[in-house]
Amino acid sequence: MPHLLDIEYRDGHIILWIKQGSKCTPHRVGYYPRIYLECPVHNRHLISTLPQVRQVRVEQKITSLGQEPQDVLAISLDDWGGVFNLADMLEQRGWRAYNVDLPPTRQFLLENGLFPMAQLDPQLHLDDDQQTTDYSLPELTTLELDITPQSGRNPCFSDPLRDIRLGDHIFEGMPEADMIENLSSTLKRLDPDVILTHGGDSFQLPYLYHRAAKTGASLQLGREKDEPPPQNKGRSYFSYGRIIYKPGGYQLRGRLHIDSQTFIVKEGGMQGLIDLGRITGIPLQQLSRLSPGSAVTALQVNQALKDGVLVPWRRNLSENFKTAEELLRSDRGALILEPRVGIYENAAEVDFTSLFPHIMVTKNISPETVLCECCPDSPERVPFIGYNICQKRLGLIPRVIGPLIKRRMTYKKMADGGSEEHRMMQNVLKWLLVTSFGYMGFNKARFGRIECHESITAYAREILLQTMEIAQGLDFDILHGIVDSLWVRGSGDPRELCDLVSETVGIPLELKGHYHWIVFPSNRNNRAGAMNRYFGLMTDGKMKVRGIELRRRDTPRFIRKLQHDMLDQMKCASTVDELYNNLPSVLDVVRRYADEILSGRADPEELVFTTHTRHKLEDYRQKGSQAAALYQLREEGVDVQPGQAVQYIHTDHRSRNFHNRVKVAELIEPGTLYDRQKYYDITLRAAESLLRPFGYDREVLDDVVMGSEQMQIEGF
DNA sequence: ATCACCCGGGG
DNA sequence: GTGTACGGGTGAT
Repeated sequence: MPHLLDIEYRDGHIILWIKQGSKCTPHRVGYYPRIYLECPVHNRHLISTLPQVRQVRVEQKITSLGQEPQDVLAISLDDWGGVFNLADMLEQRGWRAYNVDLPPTRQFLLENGLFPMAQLDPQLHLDDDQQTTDYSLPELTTLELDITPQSGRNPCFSDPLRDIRLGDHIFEGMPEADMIENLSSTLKRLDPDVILTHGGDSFQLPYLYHRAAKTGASLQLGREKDEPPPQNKGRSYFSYGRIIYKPGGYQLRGRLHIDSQTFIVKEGGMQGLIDLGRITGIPLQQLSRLSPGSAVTALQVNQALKDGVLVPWRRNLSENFKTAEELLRSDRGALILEPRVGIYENAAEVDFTSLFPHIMVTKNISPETVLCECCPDSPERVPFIGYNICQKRLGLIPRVIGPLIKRRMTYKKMADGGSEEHRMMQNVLKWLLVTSFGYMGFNKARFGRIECHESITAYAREILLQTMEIAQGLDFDILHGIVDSLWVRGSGDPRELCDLVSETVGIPLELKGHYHWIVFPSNRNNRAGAMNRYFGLMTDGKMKVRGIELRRRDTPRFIRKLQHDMLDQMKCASTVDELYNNLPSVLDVVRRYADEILSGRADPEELVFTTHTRHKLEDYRQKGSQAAALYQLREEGVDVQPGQAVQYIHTDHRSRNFHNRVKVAELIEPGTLYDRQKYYDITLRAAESLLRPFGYDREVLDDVVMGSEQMQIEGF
């Protein structure tokens, strides 16, 4: 049976790439995409005279969630090219444009009920169900592509090619142009459906196109000539509290270029990507390069369009900053307790799975249901803040999130049978659920509303408080609690607690596990409990560690290994007494690592910090390590975008010139010396993170290490 | 002391 | 195209 592999739009046509048997062929269909306009209908004749407008019709549509349908103009376009200018011009007249950022491919799929990887009948009509979790896929042929330049550490476009690997084929030891043309002809012969790269967007493909242009070789990666060679530039954007650098995507015609270094592919694999493509209706090459937040928005947009609701263009785009009042109101987040500092035996951890999504569904939280005008006297009130919630209809968000939760649960069950594919599929859905909450409070979200965000966290606070009460009723001590998790200790059975709470609250509370022992350290500066740091040994033998250095991506490998080795020693203990008895062997580990640092034997490569820059060099107001690293890289002619990582070691921390305090990893040579005093300090600090709860602070550790007889330090 | 700057998830 | 807020830590000024 044929399947829809990919879809593109150009020159007024939709091109469907249909995979049947071992062949994949393009089918062209004329198509006129549409935008909508809210304006007095007598303007339709005026608008139909505009260039590129093909037809104007009056339709009944809902322009805002929760409102009644009204007359709007549906404007069909000959071409999508100038659509933003057109929409801009129309909005400048005081009218409102809709569906402007709904690309023609998605419009076509939605109108025809199609989706990527849908099964079709021989007449190419849909023979599939978009919502099913049990579907058949075509046999896709996949080839991995790897491109290596001649230089080692810091590859750049001026380096000539060393080799090209395509599946089992290797092209090397020949002129560059021959390698590239061999690649093109081999691709044509093997005709894979998918080209898989590891970082193809960020370096390998732009580099390959550059080399092809330079040598005059003809390069074709897609099933049709890729023209013009993609030139889309990368971008930096703000997400999850940090700048993320996103390279421009290199998409092919009739063949899927999938870069494994994208979020959705990393989290869901090819199976998760296809599954998401089916339910979102976004072509796979685009989808693979989106954030989970965009994917969940797509689901909401699809549902809205099905309901006859139009999607406004550039909603809230001007509101980049919240007002002081908004900030004040929205910062009442979920509940976080201050942990009871100390070391505990026999603790249990219980978690609500997908707490926020469950709240949205069971409490009917949606932009049009919270504070709705139709039920001002609704008995359903948001705790603490008293908002009324609609009783008459189920909101858009619950209608999207409900099926998503179900779908994830289906895959989770299948994954419990050991299926890796289903594990990946449920995993990527988990991320959609997680971000569906955050989007509610995002001022640029399509269907977000701050009152929804507030309501969800208010319910979450109430539910966690309720859970604590029930736990205390069952004689549990509460050790710690974060948003949707609770750590308890007591003589009772935590399973009983989970059952009782699940029953009372209506949202499943799961027993995450028991701890032989768990440690909640205090802050480094005061005696209070640190809210996001703990580590403990679970009864299944696994160590759970949060917040300390080894969890951070900027931590050098050396420090990570130190803490891993220390924890490995602690792992031998299954009681607090044994833990204390084991401390000498933990201290031995610290001594060994400190010794290695002080003697100068440590490998500089192991000492590299990796941090992601948030600004360009000029915009750094403080001359710290990041700025120094950027400066050194610029001297080498390397341009680093905000969001890209820089790597450096401390070479002379006390130097008066900040340029000399660090050295970027790219410049490390065999003779490069690191700052021993500085790294000794860092090493002891990392050791202290794990040992302070046992009474070993920085000074004690210093004595332990320096006091040992075998220490002979040169240079001190 | 205060400000600037980084990280945080799961398996 | 793009969740925020905030706690925790380190280092510069």
